[in-house]
Amino acid sequence: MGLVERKIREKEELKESILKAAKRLFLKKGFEKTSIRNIADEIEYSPGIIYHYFKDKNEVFHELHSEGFRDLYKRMEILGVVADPMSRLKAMGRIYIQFGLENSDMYDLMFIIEAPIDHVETCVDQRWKDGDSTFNLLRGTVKECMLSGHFQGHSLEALSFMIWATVHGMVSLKIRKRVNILEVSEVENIVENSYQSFLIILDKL
Amino acid sequence: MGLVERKIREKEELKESILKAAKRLFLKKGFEKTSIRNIADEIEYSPGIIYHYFKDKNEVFHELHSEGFRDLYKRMEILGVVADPMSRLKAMGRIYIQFGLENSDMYDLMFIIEAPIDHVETCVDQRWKDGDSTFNLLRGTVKECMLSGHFQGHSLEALSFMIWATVHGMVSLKIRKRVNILEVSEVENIVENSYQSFLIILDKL
DNA sequence: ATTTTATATTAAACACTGTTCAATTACATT
DNA sequence: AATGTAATTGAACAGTGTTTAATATAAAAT
Repeated sequence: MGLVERKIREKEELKESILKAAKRLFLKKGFEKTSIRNIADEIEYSPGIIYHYFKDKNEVFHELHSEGFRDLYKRMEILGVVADPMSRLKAMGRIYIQFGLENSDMYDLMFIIEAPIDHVETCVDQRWKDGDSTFNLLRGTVKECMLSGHFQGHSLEALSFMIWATVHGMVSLKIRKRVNILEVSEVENIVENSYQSFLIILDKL
Repeated sequence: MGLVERKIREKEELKESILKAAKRLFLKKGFEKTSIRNIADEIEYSPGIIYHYFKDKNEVFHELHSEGFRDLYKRMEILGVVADPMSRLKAMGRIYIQFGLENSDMYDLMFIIEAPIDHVETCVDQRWKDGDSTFNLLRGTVKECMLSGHFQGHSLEALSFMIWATVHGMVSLKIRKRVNILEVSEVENIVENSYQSFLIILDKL
């Protein structure tokens, strides 16, 4: 009779509003400093209610975590139009870095923070579902590069990981403020310049 | 008359014992889960005493942070005996990765965690003194490589950072458990295999 | 030797945190 | 209208970093 459906919808709406409030606060204050009580205040409910919709704080942020991956995936997906795999690979790195630096809090949640991954760890297939599809885009592109003669002598998995690690390293060192040891004049554009170095290398392979 | 000296020494001793207790607990439980009260319990003093010797929790762990850098520097320093800069560079990466994976909690403190760097940020010269000397070893080695004809077309600072970012990326993705997206069979030795890929690349430059 | 001064140390409090749970309110079904 | 069920609350628990007034301790000065 539609009543049950309305109930379910309303329940879904509250869950959604928790998530929205969590995201709002999280992007403003970061993961650690966003408390359950903060979220509850934001939606004008009592703190306990959050535990009716989520197992714990990690589960709340795991949803945002997933959202971040969908966002990153979309940005990467667009590059499907780039036919040349090497050009595509280079563009992927750019987009990854741009995503990381522009959405540093979200990047934190996705690739640096310890917390929400504990939840992911106990997943069914022991894998990391959210990141999987995005990494597949990288893996696939690297494979295409190899098929067209590049990267001889390399293992697909190891090389893909190395490329990921390189851009992740740049972004995370920048985000976590470990770039201050560099020449002051270089700090500003170090990630960009450093990625340039990486591109030069890729071209030689 | 030596009395003042003894007092100072005793003060120094308590400070040292706080640090030792902090390190013991930190290596067992990690930064976040080591509380001021835990440290106080360990040395059988009241929690307040720690604030007489340190500004705050960050300052306590900043000392360990510095200790970690001295350790890493020592390991790197040994490689001074390696005459060929390219061989030295390759060995530096190995040692860095080994250090990171074997002392993952210390590595966390030094290169990933947000906390104790806030303290470092407000340093006199705006720089990151602890990491500076270690990065200089890398920078120097890369420079030597360039002087002997390698890495043509690269900027010293950008390339040095790229190399650092690559190994840091590998270590930090491993430590923060983001390697589960990889082929299960590859996960175990991914950092090693991936570094192999990196070495192949270095050789071609 | 006793009092003064300075310092080291403590215990308690403050304002938080994530989480749990019995009690209460709201609401659909009988 | 009464019943049963699900949503929601508010208080409590055990913890956190940090501050501070009071106290114990030891050194210096009288």
